[in-house]
Amino acid sequence: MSAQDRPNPSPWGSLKDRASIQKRKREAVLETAVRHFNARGFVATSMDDVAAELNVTKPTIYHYFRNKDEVLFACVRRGLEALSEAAVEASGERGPGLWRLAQVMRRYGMIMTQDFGRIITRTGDFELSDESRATFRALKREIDLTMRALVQEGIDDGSIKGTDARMITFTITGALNWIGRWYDPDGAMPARDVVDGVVATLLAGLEA
Amino acid sequence: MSAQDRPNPSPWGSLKDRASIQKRKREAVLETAVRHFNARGFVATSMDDVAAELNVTKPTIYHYFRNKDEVLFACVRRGLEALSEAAVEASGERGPGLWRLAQVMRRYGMIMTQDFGRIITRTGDFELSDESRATFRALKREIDLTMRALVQEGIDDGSIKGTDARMITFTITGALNWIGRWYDPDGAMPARDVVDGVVATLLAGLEA
DNA sequence: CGACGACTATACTCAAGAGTAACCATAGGT
DNA sequence: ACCTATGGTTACTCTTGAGTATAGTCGTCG
Repeated sequence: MSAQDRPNPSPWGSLKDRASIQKRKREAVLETAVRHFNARGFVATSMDDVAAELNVTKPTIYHYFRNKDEVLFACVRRGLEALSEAAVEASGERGPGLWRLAQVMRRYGMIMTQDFGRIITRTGDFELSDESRATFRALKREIDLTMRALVQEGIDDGSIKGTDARMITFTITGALNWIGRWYDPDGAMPARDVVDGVVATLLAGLEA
Repeated sequence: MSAQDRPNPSPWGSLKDRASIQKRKREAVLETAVRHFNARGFVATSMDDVAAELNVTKPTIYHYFRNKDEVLFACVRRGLEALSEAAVEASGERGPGLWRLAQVMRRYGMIMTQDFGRIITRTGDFELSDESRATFRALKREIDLTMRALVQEGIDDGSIKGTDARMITFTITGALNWIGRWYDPDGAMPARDVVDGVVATLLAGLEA
């Protein structure tokens, strides 16, 4: 377990610049929190746990965040923004729909192997406050719609098989999201291989 | 809900009645609990909530279950047993690997649209006690291995495309498990259609 | 220097909810 | 009529952890 083997993200007791230090501290809280949330779950993680690993006490964290929900949501949002970026960027490129979709799938999958991606699927929306949940869902929906549009383009230009863009998108995101549930970053398998394996299966299908 | 469907007027059946009524009550607790867990999440659901809906008080529930964990685990276990049954049965039939796998996928998917299936993917394993979690994981692993073996058979007999049975299985179960996260039983879309859509996508793949 | 503002710690409050103690009611069996 | 097991209730206990009141430290700026 020990927090010793990774570079200690805690900047307390070091740097000088004011504003950037503050940002850095917020950052450190998020990085530590997301690891704990992923490892033990949101509810099972106390703010004291997070604070302790940062060599600080709880009120310090509350100096940077209004409440626990805000911390969780900041983590989730970061992951969603990464996904969104991946989806929007690749769908703006040129090329057949399938090709662009495959780009997105690979980036999406890679994100799901990392802390801020994993937190997305490990967080039940019921753990968030009402407002956070609303935003959470809106963001997820936005990503879904971007991908669905991409799938539709692929169907239209003949590069993607099938007719129901909605169901196809759900299948894809389902398989990719699930990576966040079982993939172990500390395990033997490289993230790249896992993602490539899943994407390849989705692309090729099962029927020989 | 009514308990009317099996009247037993015989005075000699009383002992048996006793046991069956008890079983029925345990059952009712599970059914109510699983709905609440799925709707609001495990932690956000109090035993008082569950009890209230059953028109009883909390201690009554504790007369049938040792603790909250036992209730959750009983729900999860029920779902897992359904999945396991589906996997084992279909893999024992005759026919090409792909055909048998498709059977399993459809049954698996349908289970994921129902309460005891949905609870499986909506439950983070960190919500369970240590012992429950161990069993939980063991059961999941067992199911995974059964399916993986089936995939391998399909690869061997040439009915399934690809080489890495493990990754293919993860992709399939990922897409199917995810149904439990987004499918709304009260929504407009029939479960059958959803499952058929996902299974068809997995079978056919994306490449036109 | 001295005051101000940013930051952190100590030491609380407070609500919620799991689980329990102790007691009551009813139905069969004797 | 009485006894006991079973199932149920009321009214607690107790822990846990989120969030806070308060007060101290330290660096910077006037």
